Amino acid sequence: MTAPTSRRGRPRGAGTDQAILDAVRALLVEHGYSGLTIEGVAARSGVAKSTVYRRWTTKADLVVDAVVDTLTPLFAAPPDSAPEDLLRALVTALSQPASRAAFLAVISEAAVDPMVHERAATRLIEPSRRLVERCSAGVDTAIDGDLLFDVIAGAVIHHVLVRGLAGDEAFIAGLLGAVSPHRVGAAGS
Amino acid sequence: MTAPTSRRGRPRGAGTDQAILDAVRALLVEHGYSGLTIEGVAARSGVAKSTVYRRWTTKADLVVDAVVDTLTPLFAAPPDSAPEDLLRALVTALSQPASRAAFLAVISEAAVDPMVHERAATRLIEPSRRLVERCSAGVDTAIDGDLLFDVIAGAVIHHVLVRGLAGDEAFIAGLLGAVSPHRVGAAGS
Amino acid sequence: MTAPTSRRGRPRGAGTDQAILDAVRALLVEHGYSGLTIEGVAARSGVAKSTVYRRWTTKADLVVDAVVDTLTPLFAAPPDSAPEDLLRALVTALSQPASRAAFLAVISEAAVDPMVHERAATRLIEPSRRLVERCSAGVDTAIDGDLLFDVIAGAVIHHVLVRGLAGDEAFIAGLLGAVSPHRVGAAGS
Amino acid sequence: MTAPTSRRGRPRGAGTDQAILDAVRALLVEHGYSGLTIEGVAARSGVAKSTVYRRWTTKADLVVDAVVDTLTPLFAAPPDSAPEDLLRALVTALSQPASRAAFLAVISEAAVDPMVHERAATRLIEPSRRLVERCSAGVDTAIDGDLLFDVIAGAVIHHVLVRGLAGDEAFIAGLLGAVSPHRVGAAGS
DNA sequence: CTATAAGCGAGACGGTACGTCTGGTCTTGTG
DNA sequence: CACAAGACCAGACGTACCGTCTCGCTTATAG
Repeated sequence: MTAPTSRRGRPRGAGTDQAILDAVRALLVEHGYSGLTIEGVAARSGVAKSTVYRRWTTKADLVVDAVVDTLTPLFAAPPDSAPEDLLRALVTALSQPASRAAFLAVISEAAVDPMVHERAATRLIEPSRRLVERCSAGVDTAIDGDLLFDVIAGAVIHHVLVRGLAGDEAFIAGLLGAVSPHRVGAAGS
Repeated sequence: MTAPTSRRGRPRGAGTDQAILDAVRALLVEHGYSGLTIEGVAARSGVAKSTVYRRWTTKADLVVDAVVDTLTPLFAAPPDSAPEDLLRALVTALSQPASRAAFLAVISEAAVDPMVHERAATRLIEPSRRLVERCSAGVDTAIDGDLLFDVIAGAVIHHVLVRGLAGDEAFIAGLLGAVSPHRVGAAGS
Repeated sequence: MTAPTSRRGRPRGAGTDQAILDAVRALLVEHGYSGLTIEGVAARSGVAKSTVYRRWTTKADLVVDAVVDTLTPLFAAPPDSAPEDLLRALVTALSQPASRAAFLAVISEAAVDPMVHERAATRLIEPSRRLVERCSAGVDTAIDGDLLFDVIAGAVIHHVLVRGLAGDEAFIAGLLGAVSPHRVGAAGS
Repeated sequence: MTAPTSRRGRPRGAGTDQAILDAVRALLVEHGYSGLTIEGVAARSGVAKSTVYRRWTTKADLVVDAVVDTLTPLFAAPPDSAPEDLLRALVTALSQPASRAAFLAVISEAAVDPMVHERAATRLIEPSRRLVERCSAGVDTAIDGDLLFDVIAGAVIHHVLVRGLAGDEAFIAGLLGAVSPHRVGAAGS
């Protein structure tokens, strides 16, 4: 995930990365970010502490990767998807318990630690933004692009992450309707 | 803040609570939630560790109280305020550096620890929600109340907390315009 | 036990001293000297911590008094007693569980703390020494007086305190025989 | 001193045990057993607290080892030594200020804590007993072996540890003479 | 076929902070 | 005044992790 994997020496264990990230997600759900320990991750994944440190330098790095790892496929939606599908992908991705804990942990740390902010911005926030932009492209709205990002991403975050509610079809349709007045079945005038 | 202050024994020091909460806010800004230590709070506020533990049982309790302590006046806007003023109060409240770190930390921990969830919900989230509700009441919108909460609170959270941007007048006006199509000078059709 | 009991104000509680010393002896047997806590003594005797501190300034003082309190009668053997009786009194005194713990604790602390040494010397060690001296006076021995003190007191200490054995009649008779060759029924030639 | 020194993992630091035991002895002399702190031992020996706890589980264990560490060479006297030499070795060993404080501390705790008693019995009392027995073997005495142990060890303890006197040649010769009436130059008839 | 290089588990190491407990002091009320 | 109650500063307790390090061993490629 990190090093360019030089050719000399014994190669890294195959499933080790996955085992570690799985452990991270499980422990995140159980104990939260501040209760997550490298020691615990190593124990849970049956790996030596040094093996974890060899692959990730920081708890924050590790957590970001753990989230990205599950989100990546969902970010890679087909290019011609309908706005509903894109939004549904985002909502579904963030609804996973592990993602929920991890995402909140990451943005919370990012507000305070520039390193985490940097990494989170490129690996988490930007892909989300692109998803929302592709959403907007298919929607007839008068709202400015930057504000639209705040409105759509914010509504999803508040609904799913902060309030912990399920992001069902009604929510998705309602949100799209709220930003696009002329949309069929929408709430606008 | 916590005990019913019985009459027996030596009474608690007068300014001690404030000294501790001040230290918490300062350290929150400097090191973030996970970097905040009770040991550090005690040292910074010139108080024995046991004195902190006597008054607050949990780091989360302490942090919630530290933030609520400064936010309360901001939440108490006059009852007949205009939506802009209410929204501005919310944005201002969340923009305080200490509040930003604390708010995110608290909702992040709340997702995992029911005790924190409980305390945060009543003391932090609910006041915010009431502010948003009073906002909605003064706005001519077609958006459903529950969704409107997600949209307004979410946009503010995303803009101010997640992206770390300043909540200036343009943002406030834009957001109100986005949810209220007929508003003068708004972005709607 | 300490203050000259002035006449002003509320008089000291009657049985309080005894309650405290009883608690000390009980706790000494249960937890030893280093495990003995003023906090624990106060709790056990149903007295406030400050009441204990008002009457004794030091844990060592308290312990010495607690032991002396029970030992005094045992040291007061009739002046014309036989050596056996005197030795038996000494052995009996040191065999009390509380005395055993306290005696060792006190001589151990005395080796390091001059204040303890002072108090222990006058109240505990000296009475023991006088008992041994009266013993020696009644024994027909060729051993020098000073060495005799080491031999008799040492043997008792080693047997009773260090090894924790009961000081029965056989031991008493054996010891007297060992230092007095011509004694009837003694072990010497 | 404790673990069977498995071969896995990073090996333990070479001089660390000695540095710790040295610190223990120094602090025992300065502050006594009850004033001895693991925290202080770690600081004094320039070692982390966890390193001390990794090697000894208990303050008592630590102190026992600190004493045994200085006594061991003296227990290993040549098998054909004269009684005087054996006794002199014992007296010299116990006369070191550190040994004095430590020995008293150990027997004092042993009277109260079975774990300490156990450890002290095997590592301290038994070797001492063997030393005294080898002493007895070279001495013509009529005193029973068990009582002889009490007399010789007791006299040494009382003279050196309790009274804090120097164990000079006169004391050694006098003690051997006291238990062996026919000895050349002895005090017996 | 031997170097050389890296991965890996294990665990020691110097640290920091934890949350608890006790010490000894002090400051209130009540008796 | 004595006393109980209890706040207060100070600091040790024993534990848990931190991130680094040193081992012995394994597994690869490169010469």
